[in-house]
Amino acid sequence: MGIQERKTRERESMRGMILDAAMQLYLSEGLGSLSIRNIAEKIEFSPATIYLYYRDKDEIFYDLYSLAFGQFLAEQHKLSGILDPYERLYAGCKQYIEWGLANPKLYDLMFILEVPMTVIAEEQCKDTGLQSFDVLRQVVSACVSEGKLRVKDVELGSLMIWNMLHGIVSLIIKQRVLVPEEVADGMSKALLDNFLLLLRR
Amino acid sequence: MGIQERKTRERESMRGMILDAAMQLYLSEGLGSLSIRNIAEKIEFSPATIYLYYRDKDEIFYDLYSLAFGQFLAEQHKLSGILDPYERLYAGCKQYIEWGLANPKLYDLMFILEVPMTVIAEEQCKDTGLQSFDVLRQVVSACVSEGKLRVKDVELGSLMIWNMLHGIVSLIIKQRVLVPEEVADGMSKALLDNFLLLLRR
DNA sequence: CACATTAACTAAACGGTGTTCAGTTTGGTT
DNA sequence: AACCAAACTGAACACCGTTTAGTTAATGTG
Repeated sequence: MGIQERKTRERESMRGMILDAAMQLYLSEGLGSLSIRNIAEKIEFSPATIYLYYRDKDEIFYDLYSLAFGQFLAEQHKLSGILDPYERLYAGCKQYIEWGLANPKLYDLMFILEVPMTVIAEEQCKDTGLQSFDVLRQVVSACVSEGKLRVKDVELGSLMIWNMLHGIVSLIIKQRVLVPEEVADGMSKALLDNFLLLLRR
Repeated sequence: MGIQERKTRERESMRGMILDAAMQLYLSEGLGSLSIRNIAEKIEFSPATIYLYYRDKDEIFYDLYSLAFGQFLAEQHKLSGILDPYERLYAGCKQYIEWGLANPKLYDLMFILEVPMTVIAEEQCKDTGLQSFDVLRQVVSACVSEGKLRVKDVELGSLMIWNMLHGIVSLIIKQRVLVPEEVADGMSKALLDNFLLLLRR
Protein backbone atom coordinates (compact mmCIF):
# COMPACT_ATOMS: atom_id res chain seq x y z
CA MET A 1 0.00 0.00 0.00
CA GLY A 2 2.70 2.47 1.01
CA ILE A 3 4.51 1.90 -2.21
CA GLN A 4 1.34 2.13 -4.22
CA GLU A 5 0.50 5.40 -2.53
CA ARG A 6 3.95 6.81 -3.07
CA LYS A 7 3.66 5.88 -6.72
CA THR A 8 0.37 7.64 -7.16
CA ARG A 9 1.72 10.58 -5.19
CA GLU A 10 4.74 10.83 -7.45
CA ARG A 11 2.52 10.44 -10.45
CA GLU A 12 0.24 13.23 -9.29
CA SER A 13 3.17 15.50 -8.53
CA MET A 14 4.47 14.96 -12.05
CA ARG A 15 1.03 15.82 -13.45
CA GLY A 16 1.10 18.87 -11.23
CA MET A 17 4.46 19.95 -12.59
CA ILE A 18 3.25 19.56 -16.13
CA LEU A 19 0.07 21.45 -15.39
CA ASP A 20 1.93 24.25 -13.63
CA ALA A 21 4.30 24.65 -16.53
CA ALA A 22 1.40 24.60 -18.96
CA MET A 23 -0.52 27.24 -17.03
CA GLN A 24 2.55 29.48 -16.70
CA LEU A 25 3.21 29.13 -20.40
CA TYR A 26 -0.41 29.81 -21.32
CA LEU A 27 -0.70 32.86 -19.10
CA SER A 28 2.61 34.41 -20.07
CA GLU A 29 3.04 33.44 -23.71
CA GLY A 30 -0.49 32.70 -24.82
CA LEU A 31 -2.23 29.80 -26.48
CA GLY A 32 0.15 29.82 -29.45
CA SER A 33 3.13 28.98 -27.30
CA LEU A 34 1.37 26.30 -25.30
CA SER A 35 2.99 23.32 -26.95
CA ILE A 36 4.02 19.95 -25.61
CA ARG A 37 7.61 20.72 -26.55
CA ASN A 38 7.57 24.03 -24.66
CA ILE A 39 6.07 22.40 -21.61
CA ALA A 40 8.66 19.65 -21.80
CA GLU A 41 11.47 22.16 -22.02
CA LYS A 42 10.11 24.06 -19.04
CA ILE A 43 10.02 21.01 -16.79
CA GLU A 44 13.28 19.70 -18.28
CA PHE A 45 11.95 16.42 -19.56
CA SER A 46 11.61 15.11 -23.06
CA PRO A 47 8.33 15.70 -24.87
CA ALA A 48 7.64 11.98 -24.92
CA THR A 49 7.67 11.84 -21.12
CA ILE A 50 4.60 14.04 -20.94
CA TYR A 51 2.65 11.33 -22.69
CA LEU A 52 3.34 9.00 -19.81
CA TYR A 53 1.27 11.27 -17.58
CA TYR A 54 -1.24 12.77 -19.97
CA ARG A 55 -3.03 10.92 -22.73
CA ASP A 56 -2.82 13.91 -25.05
CA LYS A 57 -2.71 17.68 -25.14
CA ASP A 58 -6.46 17.90 -24.79
CA GLU A 59 -6.29 16.27 -21.40
CA ILE A 60 -3.84 18.93 -20.24
CA PHE A 61 -6.13 21.52 -21.70
CA TYR A 62 -9.05 20.14 -19.80
CA ASP A 63 -7.09 20.26 -16.55
CA LEU A 64 -6.26 23.91 -17.23
CA TYR A 65 -9.96 24.50 -17.70
CA SER A 66 -10.70 22.83 -14.37
CA LEU A 67 -8.00 24.83 -12.64
CA ALA A 68 -9.45 28.09 -13.91
CA PHE A 69 -12.95 27.08 -12.92
CA GLY A 70 -11.74 26.13 -9.47
CA GLN A 71 -10.19 29.53 -8.91
CA PHE A 72 -13.35 31.23 -10.09
CA LEU A 73 -15.63 29.14 -7.93
CA ALA A 74 -13.44 29.75 -4.89
CA GLU A 75 -13.84 33.49 -5.38
CA GLN A 76 -17.57 33.18 -5.77
CA HIS A 77 -17.78 31.01 -2.68
CA LYS A 78 -16.32 33.79 -0.60
CA LEU A 79 -19.54 35.71 -1.10
CA SER A 80 -21.71 33.02 0.43
CA GLY A 81 -21.56 34.86 3.75
CA ILE A 82 -23.67 37.71 2.44
CA LEU A 83 -27.08 36.97 3.85
CA ASP A 84 -29.35 39.31 1.95
CA PRO A 85 -30.10 37.51 -1.34
CA TYR A 86 -30.16 40.61 -3.48
CA GLU A 87 -26.91 41.85 -1.98
CA ARG A 88 -25.39 38.46 -2.64
CA LEU A 89 -26.66 38.46 -6.21
CA TYR A 90 -25.28 41.90 -6.84
CA ALA A 91 -21.92 41.08 -5.31
CA GLY A 92 -21.74 37.86 -7.31
CA CYS A 93 -22.47 39.61 -10.59
CA LYS A 94 -20.00 42.35 -9.84
CA GLN A 95 -17.32 39.85 -8.98
CA TYR A 96 -18.08 37.77 -12.07
CA ILE A 97 -17.42 40.75 -14.30
CA GLU A 98 -14.39 41.97 -12.41
CA TRP A 99 -12.83 38.54 -12.27
CA GLY A 100 -13.42 38.00 -15.97
CA LEU A 101 -11.87 41.31 -16.92
CA ALA A 102 -8.94 40.77 -14.57
CA ASN A 103 -8.31 37.21 -15.76
CA PRO A 104 -9.18 37.24 -19.45
CA LYS A 105 -7.07 34.21 -20.29
CA LEU A 106 -8.71 32.13 -17.59
CA TYR A 107 -12.13 33.38 -18.60
CA ASP A 108 -11.34 32.37 -22.16
CA LEU A 109 -10.53 28.90 -20.98
CA MET A 110 -13.77 28.59 -19.03
CA PHE A 111 -16.36 30.07 -21.31
CA ILE A 112 -15.02 30.83 -24.75
CA LEU A 113 -12.41 28.45 -26.06
CA GLU A 114 -13.43 25.12 -27.47
CA VAL A 115 -12.42 22.83 -24.68
CA PRO A 116 -11.99 19.51 -26.41
CA MET A 117 -14.08 17.32 -24.19
CA THR A 118 -13.05 13.77 -23.81
CA VAL A 119 -15.95 11.42 -23.40
CA ILE A 120 -14.85 10.79 -19.84
CA ALA A 121 -14.44 14.43 -18.96
CA GLU A 122 -17.71 15.52 -20.46
CA GLU A 123 -19.89 14.62 -17.48
CA GLN A 124 -17.35 16.07 -15.09
CA CYS A 125 -17.32 19.25 -17.10
CA LYS A 126 -21.06 19.45 -17.26
CA ASP A 127 -21.06 19.13 -13.48
CA THR A 128 -18.59 21.96 -13.02
CA GLY A 129 -20.66 24.18 -15.23
CA LEU A 130 -23.90 23.25 -13.56
CA GLN A 131 -22.38 23.70 -10.12
CA SER A 132 -21.48 27.23 -10.99
CA PHE A 133 -24.88 27.90 -12.50
CA ASP A 134 -26.56 26.40 -9.45
CA VAL A 135 -25.01 29.05 -7.23
CA LEU A 136 -26.61 31.68 -9.41
CA ARG A 137 -29.91 29.86 -9.59
CA GLN A 138 -30.13 29.54 -5.85
CA VAL A 139 -29.49 33.19 -5.17
CA VAL A 140 -31.98 34.20 -7.85
CA SER A 141 -34.48 31.81 -6.35
CA ALA A 142 -33.99 33.41 -2.95
CA CYS A 143 -34.46 36.87 -4.43
CA VAL A 144 -37.65 35.79 -6.16
CA SER A 145 -38.95 34.29 -2.94
CA GLU A 146 -38.50 37.62 -1.26
CA GLY A 147 -40.22 39.25 -4.22
CA LYS A 148 -37.20 41.34 -5.09
CA LEU A 149 -36.89 40.46 -8.76
CA ARG A 150 -39.27 40.83 -11.69
CA VAL A 151 -38.61 37.28 -12.70
CA LYS A 152 -41.35 34.78 -13.40
CA ASP A 153 -39.26 31.71 -14.03
CA VAL A 154 -36.17 31.24 -11.88
CA GLU A 155 -34.42 29.13 -14.51
CA LEU A 156 -35.00 31.63 -17.27
CA GLY A 157 -34.18 34.58 -15.04
CA SER A 158 -30.89 33.08 -13.92
CA LEU A 159 -29.97 32.28 -17.48
CA MET A 160 -30.78 35.83 -18.50
CA ILE A 161 -28.50 37.24 -15.87
CA TRP A 162 -25.69 34.90 -16.84
CA ASN A 163 -26.14 35.78 -20.50
CA MET A 164 -25.81 39.45 -19.69
CA LEU A 165 -22.72 38.93 -17.55
CA HIS A 166 -21.08 36.79 -20.18
CA GLY A 167 -21.98 39.23 -22.92
CA ILE A 168 -20.40 42.10 -21.04
CA VAL A 169 -17.19 40.27 -20.21
CA SER A 170 -16.64 38.41 -23.46
CA LEU A 171 -17.26 41.28 -25.84
CA ILE A 172 -14.78 43.43 -23.95
CA ILE A 173 -12.24 40.63 -23.69
CA LYS A 174 -12.51 39.78 -27.36
CA GLN A 175 -12.18 43.46 -28.17
CA ARG A 176 -15.48 43.69 -29.97
CA VAL A 177 -16.38 46.52 -27.66
CA LEU A 178 -13.40 48.76 -28.09
CA VAL A 179 -12.86 50.59 -24.87
CA PRO A 180 -9.69 51.64 -23.05
CA GLU A 181 -8.80 49.24 -20.29
CA GLU A 182 -9.25 51.78 -17.53
CA VAL A 183 -12.77 52.60 -18.73
CA ALA A 184 -13.89 48.99 -19.08
CA ASP A 185 -14.46 48.52 -15.38
CA GLY A 186 -16.60 51.61 -14.99
CA MET A 187 -18.62 50.90 -18.10
CA SER A 188 -19.31 47.32 -17.23
CA LYS A 189 -20.38 48.37 -13.74
CA ALA A 190 -22.79 50.91 -15.24
CA LEU A 191 -24.18 48.20 -17.50
CA LEU A 192 -24.65 45.87 -14.59
CA ASP A 193 -26.31 48.51 -12.42
CA ASN A 194 -28.71 49.49 -15.17
CA PHE A 195 -29.55 45.91 -15.90
CA LEU A 196 -30.20 44.93 -12.31
CA LEU A 197 -32.27 48.06 -11.85
CA LEU A 198 -34.55 46.80 -14.59
CA LEU A 199 -34.78 43.43 -12.92
CA ARG A 200 -35.40 44.78 -9.47
CA ARG A 201 -38.93 44.97 -8.27
CA MET B 1 -5.81 50.19 -69.25
CA GLY B 2 -7.76 47.20 -70.56
CA ILE B 3 -4.86 44.94 -69.76
CA GLN B 4 -4.42 46.45 -66.35
CA GLU B 5 -8.08 45.90 -65.62
CA ARG B 6 -8.01 42.35 -66.82
CA LYS B 7 -5.02 41.73 -64.59
CA THR B 8 -6.73 43.06 -61.52
CA ARG B 9 -9.89 41.17 -62.49
CA GLU B 10 -7.94 37.93 -62.78
CA ARG B 11 -6.18 38.68 -59.56
CA GLU B 12 -9.46 39.30 -57.78
CA SER B 13 -10.98 36.15 -59.21
CA MET B 14 -8.02 34.16 -57.90
CA ARG B 15 -8.48 35.73 -54.49
CA GLY B 16 -12.14 34.83 -54.79
CA MET B 17 -11.31 31.21 -55.55
CA ILE B 18 -8.99 31.01 -52.60
CA LEU B 19 -11.55 32.60 -50.33
CA ASP B 20 -14.34 30.35 -51.55
CA ALA B 21 -12.23 27.28 -50.97
CA ALA B 22 -11.25 28.55 -47.54
CA MET B 23 -14.84 29.23 -46.55
CA GLN B 24 -16.02 25.85 -47.81
CA LEU B 25 -13.23 24.17 -45.91
CA TYR B 26 -13.92 26.11 -42.75
CA LEU B 27 -17.66 25.49 -42.84
CA SER B 28 -17.43 21.80 -43.66
CA GLU B 29 -14.29 20.66 -41.89
CA GLY B 30 -13.79 23.27 -39.20
CA LEU B 31 -10.98 25.53 -38.16
CA GLY B 32 -8.56 22.66 -37.68
CA SER B 33 -8.68 21.71 -41.34
CA LEU B 34 -8.42 25.26 -42.61
CA SER B 35 -4.80 25.09 -43.72
CA ILE B 36 -2.99 26.69 -46.61
CA ARG B 37 -2.14 23.24 -47.90
CA ASN B 38 -5.78 22.14 -47.85
CA ILE B 39 -6.91 25.29 -49.58
CA ALA B 40 -4.21 24.82 -52.20
CA GLU B 41 -5.28 21.24 -52.83
CA LYS B 42 -8.91 22.31 -53.17
CA ILE B 43 -8.15 24.90 -55.84
CA GLU B 44 -5.52 22.65 -57.42
CA PHE B 45 -2.58 24.98 -57.03
CA SER B 46 0.57 24.64 -55.02
CA PRO B 47 0.58 26.09 -51.50
CA ALA B 48 3.19 28.66 -52.53
CA THR B 49 0.83 30.11 -55.14
CA ILE B 50 -1.57 31.25 -52.45
CA TYR B 51 1.13 33.53 -51.13
CA LEU B 52 1.10 35.41 -54.44
CA TYR B 53 -2.45 36.52 -53.70
CA TYR B 54 -2.53 36.67 -49.92
CA ARG B 55 0.22 37.95 -47.68
CA ASP B 56 -0.42 35.28 -45.09
CA LYS B 57 -3.09 33.09 -43.60
CA ASP B 58 -4.28 35.91 -41.36
CA GLU B 59 -5.26 37.95 -44.38
CA ILE B 60 -7.41 35.10 -45.64
CA PHE B 61 -8.87 34.82 -42.18
CA TYR B 62 -9.72 38.48 -42.14
CA ASP B 63 -11.48 38.17 -45.50
CA LEU B 64 -13.52 35.30 -44.13
CA TYR B 65 -14.45 37.55 -41.23
CA SER B 66 -15.55 40.28 -43.64
CA LEU B 67 -17.53 37.82 -45.71
CA ALA B 68 -19.41 36.61 -42.66
CA PHE B 69 -20.06 40.14 -41.48
CA GLY B 70 -21.31 41.10 -44.92
CA GLN B 71 -23.84 38.30 -44.93
CA PHE B 72 -25.02 39.23 -41.47
CA LEU B 73 -25.38 42.91 -42.28
CA ALA B 74 -27.28 42.11 -45.46
CA GLU B 75 -29.80 40.16 -43.42
CA GLN B 76 -30.14 42.93 -40.90
CA HIS B 77 -30.59 45.48 -43.65
CA LYS B 78 -33.66 43.65 -44.90
CA LEU B 79 -35.44 44.77 -41.75
CA SER B 80 -34.92 48.46 -42.43
CA GLY B 81 -38.35 48.61 -44.03
CA ILE B 82 -40.08 48.07 -40.70
CA LEU B 83 -41.19 51.54 -39.73
CA ASP B 84 -42.17 51.19 -36.11
CA PRO B 85 -38.91 51.46 -34.13
CA TYR B 86 -39.82 48.95 -31.47
CA GLU B 87 -40.99 46.46 -34.07
CA ARG B 88 -37.73 46.98 -35.91
CA LEU B 89 -35.73 46.54 -32.73
CA TYR B 90 -37.55 43.37 -31.85
CA ALA B 91 -37.19 41.94 -35.35
CA GLY B 92 -33.50 42.82 -35.38
CA CYS B 93 -32.85 41.13 -32.05
CA LYS B 94 -34.79 38.07 -33.06
CA GLN B 95 -32.91 37.81 -36.32
CA TYR B 96 -29.56 38.34 -34.59
CA ILE B 97 -30.18 35.34 -32.38
CA GLU B 98 -31.64 33.14 -35.07
CA TRP B 99 -28.87 33.98 -37.50
CA GLY B 100 -26.22 33.28 -34.90
CA LEU B 101 -27.70 29.94 -33.95
CA ALA B 102 -28.18 28.98 -37.60
CA ASN B 103 -24.66 30.04 -38.58
CA PRO B 104 -22.51 29.26 -35.57
CA LYS B 105 -19.27 29.04 -37.51
CA LEU B 106 -19.83 32.44 -39.10
CA TYR B 107 -20.86 33.90 -35.76
CA ASP B 108 -17.67 32.50 -34.29
CA LEU B 109 -15.68 34.29 -36.94
CA MET B 110 -17.41 37.59 -36.29
CA PHE B 111 -17.60 37.82 -32.54
CA ILE B 112 -15.66 35.08 -30.80
CA LEU B 113 -12.49 34.00 -32.53
CA GLU B 114 -9.37 36.04 -32.25
CA VAL B 115 -9.26 37.64 -35.64
CA PRO B 116 -5.61 38.51 -36.10
CA MET B 117 -5.91 42.10 -37.10
CA THR B 118 -3.37 43.46 -39.44
CA VAL B 119 -2.56 47.07 -38.76
CA ILE B 120 -4.17 48.00 -42.05
CA ALA B 121 -7.28 45.96 -41.48
CA GLU B 122 -7.81 47.19 -37.98
CA GLU B 123 -9.52 50.46 -38.89
CA GLN B 124 -11.57 48.71 -41.51
CA CYS B 125 -12.61 46.14 -38.97
CA LYS B 126 -13.46 48.72 -36.38
CA ASP B 127 -15.65 50.36 -38.99
CA THR B 128 -17.47 47.15 -39.79
CA GLY B 129 -18.13 46.58 -36.12
CA LEU B 130 -19.23 50.15 -35.52
CA GLN B 131 -21.44 50.10 -38.60
CA SER B 132 -23.28 47.13 -37.22
CA PHE B 133 -23.54 48.69 -33.78
CA ASP B 134 -24.76 51.93 -35.31
CA VAL B 135 -27.78 50.16 -36.74
CA LEU B 136 -28.67 49.04 -33.26
CA ARG B 137 -27.95 52.42 -31.72
CA GLN B 138 -30.18 54.19 -34.20
CA VAL B 139 -33.13 51.96 -33.65
CA VAL B 140 -32.70 52.21 -29.90
CA SER B 141 -32.46 55.96 -30.22
CA ALA B 142 -35.71 56.00 -32.18
CA CYS B 143 -37.40 53.85 -29.56
CA VAL B 144 -36.20 56.13 -26.78
CA SER B 145 -37.45 59.18 -28.69
CA GLU B 146 -40.88 57.63 -28.78
CA GLY B 147 -40.56 56.86 -25.13
CA LYS B 148 -40.88 53.14 -25.63
CA LEU B 149 -37.81 51.98 -23.73
CA ARG B 150 -36.74 52.42 -20.12
CA VAL B 151 -33.32 53.50 -21.25
CA LYS B 152 -31.65 56.64 -20.01
CA ASP B 153 -28.51 56.56 -22.09
CA VAL B 154 -28.86 55.37 -25.68
CA GLU B 155 -25.24 54.23 -25.87
CA LEU B 156 -25.44 52.20 -22.69
CA GLY B 157 -28.86 50.85 -23.57
CA SER B 158 -27.73 49.68 -26.99
CA LEU B 159 -24.66 48.07 -25.51
CA MET B 160 -26.79 46.30 -22.94
CA ILE B 161 -29.03 44.85 -25.61
CA TRP B 162 -26.06 43.70 -27.66
CA ASN B 163 -24.46 42.14 -24.60
CA MET B 164 -27.62 40.18 -23.94
CA LEU B 165 -27.92 39.01 -27.53
CA HIS B 166 -24.29 37.98 -27.67
CA GLY B 167 -24.54 36.23 -24.33
CA ILE B 168 -27.51 34.20 -25.47
CA VAL B 169 -25.98 33.17 -28.78
CA SER B 170 -22.42 32.56 -27.71
CA LEU B 171 -23.14 30.49 -24.61
CA ILE B 172 -25.39 28.19 -26.62
CA ILE B 173 -22.94 27.99 -29.50
CA LYS B 174 -20.02 27.23 -27.22
CA GLN B 175 -22.15 24.65 -25.48
CA ARG B 176 -21.89 26.24 -22.09
CA VAL B 177 -25.64 26.23 -21.94
CA LEU B 178 -26.37 22.62 -22.70
CA VAL B 179 -29.66 22.43 -24.45
CA PRO B 180 -30.89 20.22 -27.29
CA GLU B 181 -30.69 21.96 -30.62
CA GLU B 182 -34.43 21.93 -31.20
CA VAL B 183 -35.05 23.63 -27.85
CA ALA B 184 -32.43 26.33 -28.27
CA ASP B 185 -34.57 28.45 -30.56
CA GLY B 186 -37.56 28.45 -28.24
CA MET B 187 -35.49 29.12 -25.16
CA SER B 188 -33.56 31.97 -26.68
CA LYS B 189 -36.80 33.50 -27.90
CA ALA B 190 -38.25 33.30 -24.40
CA LEU B 191 -35.10 34.95 -23.05
CA LEU B 192 -35.34 37.73 -25.58
CA ASP B 193 -39.05 38.31 -24.94
CA ASN B 194 -38.54 38.47 -21.21
CA PHE B 195 -35.62 40.80 -21.56
CA LEU B 196 -37.32 43.21 -23.92
CA LEU B 197 -40.39 43.16 -21.68
CA LEU B 198 -38.22 44.49 -18.90
CA LEU B 199 -36.87 47.19 -21.16
CA ARG B 200 -40.21 48.25 -22.54
CA ARG B 201 -41.92 51.19 -21.01
C1' DC C 1 9.73 34.51 -86.83
C1' DA C 2 13.32 34.77 -83.11
C1' DC C 3 14.70 36.70 -79.07
C1' DA C 4 14.29 39.02 -74.52
C1' DT C 5 11.54 40.08 -70.76
C1' DT C 6 8.16 39.45 -67.42
C1' DA C 7 4.64 37.23 -65.02
C1' DA C 8 2.82 32.85 -63.02
C1' DC C 9 3.75 29.05 -60.76
C1' DT C 10 5.96 25.31 -57.95
C1' DA C 11 9.46 21.89 -55.60
C1' DA C 12 11.91 21.79 -51.85
C1' DA C 13 13.31 23.31 -47.73
C1' DC C 14 13.09 25.40 -42.71
C1' DG C 15 11.49 25.28 -38.32
C1' DG C 16 7.51 24.46 -35.89
C1' DT C 17 3.45 21.27 -34.23
C1' DG C 18 1.13 16.60 -31.78
C1' DT C 19 2.13 11.96 -31.26
C1' DT C 20 4.27 7.17 -31.34
C1' DC C 21 7.62 3.63 -30.59
C1' DA C 22 11.82 1.19 -30.21
C1' DG C 23 15.41 1.40 -27.36
C1' DT C 24 18.14 2.92 -23.25
C1' DT C 25 18.84 4.10 -18.58
C1' DT C 26 17.67 3.69 -13.72
C1' DG C 27 16.29 1.82 -9.17
C1' DG C 28 14.75 -1.97 -6.52
C1' DT C 29 14.37 -7.04 -5.58
C1' DT C 30 15.99 -11.45 -5.45
C1' DA D 1 25.80 -9.85 -9.24
C1' DA D 2 21.83 -10.70 -12.06
C1' DC D 3 17.45 -9.64 -13.20
C1' DC D 4 13.28 -7.01 -13.95
C1' DA D 5 10.10 -3.51 -14.38
C1' DA D 6 9.44 1.24 -14.45
C1' DA D 7 10.94 5.72 -16.16
C1' DC D 8 12.60 8.07 -19.67
C1' DT D 9 14.19 9.61 -24.36
C1' DG D 10 15.91 10.02 -29.54
C1' DA D 11 14.22 9.67 -33.61
C1' DA D 12 10.76 9.38 -36.58
C1' DC D 13 5.98 10.44 -38.93
C1' DA D 14 2.72 13.42 -40.74
C1' DC D 15 1.13 17.63 -40.44
C1' DC D 16 1.51 23.07 -40.20
C1' DG D 17 2.82 28.30 -42.17
C1' DT D 18 6.11 30.38 -44.85
C1' DT D 19 10.24 31.44 -47.94
C1' DT D 20 13.32 30.96 -51.72
C1' DA D 21 15.34 29.55 -55.80
C1' DG D 22 14.22 27.93 -59.96
C1' DT D 23 11.17 26.51 -63.84
C1' DT D 24 7.61 27.23 -67.09
C1' DA D 25 4.41 29.99 -69.85
C1' DA D 26 2.99 34.31 -71.81
C1' DT D 27 3.95 38.57 -73.54
C1' DG D 28 6.30 42.35 -75.96
C1' DT D 29 9.95 43.74 -79.36
C1' DG D 30 13.28 43.70 -83.09
